Order: sequence, then structure tokens, then C-alpha cells
Amino acid sequence: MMAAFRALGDPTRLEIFRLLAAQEAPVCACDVVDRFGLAQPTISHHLRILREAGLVTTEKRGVWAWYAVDPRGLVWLRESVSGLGAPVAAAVPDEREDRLAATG
Amino acid sequence: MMAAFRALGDPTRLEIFRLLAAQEAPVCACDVVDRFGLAQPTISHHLRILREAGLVTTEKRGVWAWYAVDPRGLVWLRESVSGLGAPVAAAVPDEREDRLAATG
DNA sequence: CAGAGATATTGATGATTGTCAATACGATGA
DNA sequence: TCATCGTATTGACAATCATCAATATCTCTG
Repeated sequence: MMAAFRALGDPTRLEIFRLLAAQEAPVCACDVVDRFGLAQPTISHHLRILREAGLVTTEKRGVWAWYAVDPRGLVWLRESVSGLGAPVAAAVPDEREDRLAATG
Repeated sequence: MMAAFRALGDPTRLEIFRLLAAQEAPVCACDVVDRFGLAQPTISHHLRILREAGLVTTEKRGVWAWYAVDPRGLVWLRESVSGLGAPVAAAVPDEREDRLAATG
């Protein structure tokens, strides 16, 4: 879970991910390289991190590598964020009497 | 949006955020310091990053600082993740004919 | 097999970051 | 006012990271 947040915490990777998420079909790695002003190894590095975070899938067809958003990773990310929901709001105590509730 | 992902991309900060999200009332900064084996300035640093990312609110009552999850930031984070939804899945093309669709 | 092209890996480097010690700030109480 | 306590800030340092150049790997084509 933290790996996904960390992966999306870089501006280049977030933009790459949004590019992939906006496409209906997998995207060629070369197109990602073309779109960003970064060297090819750098893009390959970012795609690798996105893949290792479970956010992206890759498939090699001949010479080209096709990248797409991993639906499982996306669902899992949504559920993780939804799971961060706070309980019912309460007032701020005036004194420090209470201890912490369990993290869950 | 990227700042929130980056803020949650650190294991300590993610744990702090989950601690705050699990409480019904704001949490004293001193309790956060107690729970983690880190120095007080380090915790203060992490809380600051979470606050600057819009994920956490702070309120000073006398000597103590109370931290809580910012509901707006949480909603915004959820909507951002939901906005990353991929369109209908399609087959991988055999040839590189298509160009990229707009990012949106 | 030789050459070309797309992608991945390695190595190096400058920038960012997580951490702590020291210190400053602000509030409470004697 | 002075001392104490909780918190925030500053400075420094080691670790991590984003980036690129060079190179390796793999695939197709002649």
C-alpha cells in the first residue's frame, strides 16, 4: 500500500500513470518516452517502479513493450483509501485524560 | 494531489495517518511521539508534511497540539483516486498504428 | 549471421529526504 | 520573573532517489 503511494508520489510517475489510465488500450513504452522530455532509461525506471507497486502491467510484443493500468491495483488502491476513513467526529478534549484507541 | 501521495509514501507518515484516522477525537502530538520510537522533532516534521499536504489539521490548546485527519483532504484523496479510473479495457493492438488519446 | 531498433540494466552523480542534536518559541505555574 | 514543559525550527549528516550516459539484451529484417 505504501509502495503505491510512494510510486504515485513522484510527479513524472503520476503523470505517466494518468496517461495510462486515460487510454482505452495499452500504451507503447516508446510513446511514453516521446511524450516526456526524459531519457529512455529514466522512463523505463519509472515504469518499473509503477509495475513493482502493482499499479501497472506490462506485456512484450515483439520489440515493443505495452503498458497498462493494472485494474487490481486500482481497485486495491481505492479500497485502501476508503479504508482510511475516519470514525465519527468528536470534540477536542480540554484535558489529556484519554488514551489512544487501537489502530485496528 | 501528488503531495498527498508523497506524504503517504513514507512508512512512518502512513502509520501516523492511520493512527489519526482510527481515532474519534484529535490526538495529542505527544501521544504520537510516545507511540513511535522516533525523536520529537522527527514526528513534528512528519506531522508538518501531512498538514501541508492537506491531510491533517492541527489545533493548539495551551501547550498541547491536537492533530486530526482533515475530512476535506480525505474526500479529496478519495475522489482523486476514483478519478484515476481506466476506461473500458481493450485488446492489445498488433501493430503500432494508433496515437495516444488526450490525457484529459 | 550481421545490422538496426526498442527496451532493460548498470554505474555515476547531483538533489532530495529522513533522522537526530541543539535550540528557539510559547504557555503554564511557582 | 524564572523555571519547566510541550512543540516547532534549524543545522548537519547519511541514505535514498531521479536522472543520464553507456552498455547489454532481445527481436526483427536483410
